[in-house]
Amino acid sequence: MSRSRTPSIKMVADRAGVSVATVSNVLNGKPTVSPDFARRVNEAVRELGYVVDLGASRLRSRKAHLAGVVVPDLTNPMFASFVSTLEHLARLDDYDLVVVSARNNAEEEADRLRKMRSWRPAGLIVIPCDGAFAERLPNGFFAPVVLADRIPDAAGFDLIAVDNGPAAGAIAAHLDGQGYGDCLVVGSSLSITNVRERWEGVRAAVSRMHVEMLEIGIDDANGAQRLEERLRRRPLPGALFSLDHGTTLLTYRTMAEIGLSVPDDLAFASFDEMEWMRLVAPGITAVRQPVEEMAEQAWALLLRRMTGSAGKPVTRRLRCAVEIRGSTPRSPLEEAGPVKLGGEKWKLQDEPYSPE
Amino acid sequence: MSRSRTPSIKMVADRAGVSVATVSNVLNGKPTVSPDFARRVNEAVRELGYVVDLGASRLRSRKAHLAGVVVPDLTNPMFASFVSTLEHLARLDDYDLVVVSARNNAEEEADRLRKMRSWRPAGLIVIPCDGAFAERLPNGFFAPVVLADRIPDAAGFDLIAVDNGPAAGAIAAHLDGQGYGDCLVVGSSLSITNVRERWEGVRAAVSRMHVEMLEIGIDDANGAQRLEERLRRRPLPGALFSLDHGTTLLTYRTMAEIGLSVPDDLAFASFDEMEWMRLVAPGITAVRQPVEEMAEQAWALLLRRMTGSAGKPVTRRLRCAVEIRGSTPRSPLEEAGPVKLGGEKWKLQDEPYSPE
DNA sequence: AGCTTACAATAAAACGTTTCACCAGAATTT
DNA sequence: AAATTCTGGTGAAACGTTTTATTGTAAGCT
Repeated sequence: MSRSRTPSIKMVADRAGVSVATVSNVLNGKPTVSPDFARRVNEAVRELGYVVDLGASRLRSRKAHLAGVVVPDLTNPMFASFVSTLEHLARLDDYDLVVVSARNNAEEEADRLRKMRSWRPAGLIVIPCDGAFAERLPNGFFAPVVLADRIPDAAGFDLIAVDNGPAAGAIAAHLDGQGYGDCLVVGSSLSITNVRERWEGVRAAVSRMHVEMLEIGIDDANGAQRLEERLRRRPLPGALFSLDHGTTLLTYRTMAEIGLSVPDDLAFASFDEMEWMRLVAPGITAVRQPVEEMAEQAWALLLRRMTGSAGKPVTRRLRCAVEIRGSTPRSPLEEAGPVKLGGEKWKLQDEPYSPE
Repeated sequence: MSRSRTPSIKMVADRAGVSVATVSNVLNGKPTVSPDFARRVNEAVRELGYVVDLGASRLRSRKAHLAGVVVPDLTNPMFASFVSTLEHLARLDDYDLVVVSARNNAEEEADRLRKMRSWRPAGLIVIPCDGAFAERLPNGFFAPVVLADRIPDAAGFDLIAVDNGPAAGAIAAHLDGQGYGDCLVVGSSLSITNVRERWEGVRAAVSRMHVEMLEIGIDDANGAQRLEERLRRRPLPGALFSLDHGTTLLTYRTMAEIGLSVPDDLAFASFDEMEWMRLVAPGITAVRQPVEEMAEQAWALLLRRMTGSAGKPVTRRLRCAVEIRGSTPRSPLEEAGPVKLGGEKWKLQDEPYSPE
């Protein structure tokens, strides 16, 4: 009747009539245990519903089998997907994951990183809030760190990111090829390396089309206002290309609010594909980032580091895919009839670009 | 030069010239320690960059300050948002969270729940995969469990969910009031309690309009096919109401694929609002579930349970909001001119319905 | 039979922390 | 001045494991 506490290895040992060490040996699959004893132990484990205490186990064995994951925002579908994939992969390798979100806040990220140390993870995968990540990493951090997606200002980190320049360039070249005379490129801030690389990719790719950059900041009401003002001014640019997730949402909403129709009034393309972009009509042309692959590579790299592989920091850039859809019709002069969904896939290159 | 290991409380004690117990006392804010000693300890802590080992701390103190969270799918924005809010709240109460996703798989959920026990959490918040959750909870589970969102078949659980019936009824009444003659209601499966409650809410709310239910299953290619077949048949229903997240995505895509336009060909409404529904034109009429509030209530309840509050299981139903947008125009016979974004909010009732 | 090897099981130490019981000295009371 | 209480600090035990060293026993060899 009295709520007996959660069963410990000691209780299992007593019940099975063996020593604590034997139970541990059975549970950890040590070969030096007779079938008879193993059976008795397993039986006791089942009867008591015993499961190991990870804290105690890790404390003694000094094998962590635990990795930390820090992302800027779980509600961003891309990061959610990243985490979900990581979780799956880690499980396959028998690792546990501690996941925290920085809620788009650099200070909170710093705090989370500090707190992370208390878990004594064997390694860390971080998508940093911004480029200044290095300053927030607790000094004397002991475990290997693999960065993903966002590019840090400081060198010296393992990094798995995407091929921003060429991917953005492909979109720009596509728009250029469609005959648009000018393109408004919108991004949160060029101080974010990802955005800067994309903008540079655009400039490098266009030959004829005129491009113009507009930075609207993060949560910068002023910037949003500037965007709206630009979109109300005439003449409109022929096309609009937004370079990051938040900007895309804001831009798309603003266009709808002031009654601009895509693609009749202007063409629209986005870096960072979202689910709805293939649902709406017309579909939105977008750069699809290889989130799953990014998670796979990040995990594989971290696993190598955790199991002792030293060596210079690795940077790997993954190839994005470009989905051409109805928001940037093949020829803006032709009829804008019903656009078929799905669009065609345009592969950038056969092999991912990897500067190392 | 030799990579000294990560600092322990022992090293801090040595450095500060005090005992281990004193360091612990300082770190845990015990009042019985002189300012001088406290200063020395804090200095040593800072110099060494010491942070406590949570595993060891929890092991000894037997205070967990740790809660587990199990959700069916992190890539579902609603659940991601749920987790993100929980994480924030837990932090305010100085709790850590271990978050795992079941990846929409009941077996994986069972596995995750088993594994969860190893963490020795003080409590658990679970959004179950399906109604059969009770069977998957490891028997003799020790810690309090609060369920959220999905309603279990078995009674006896604390539960925070939404007011499915009235919310779905409000949509149905709205459609009815617009003069649509018939409405096709689509959901994954009536064996899911949420979906069943919504369907029953629809039936209870309509007076004139004819309603018809179509179950398309989860990952049921056959079901998707039946949906497409129905949407190709004439006459079309005047309106379509989809009852859950997956179904909404599938339905919306199917409509676009076969060239049906909303709301010209048929009106469309959805349970489970998503971000893009207010971005697209026309906006999608949808039931918005109070995710943040659900997380708040779940956390508050779990916290009470974890700190020893006994008592009968509590069920609380939270009020949803209904966002009427352009996909279900006020009068389908009037001109379907430019629809203003945002829509109006229709509050169901002033006070949340709470059967307890 | 004696001697070594191999095997199966165990007792005890260790992991890093918190807590408990205790102690020396100072401060207060008698 | 002796007796008591308070104060700030400490050694050691304990938490639930894994691991190491050790034991006892059976088997294999001359």
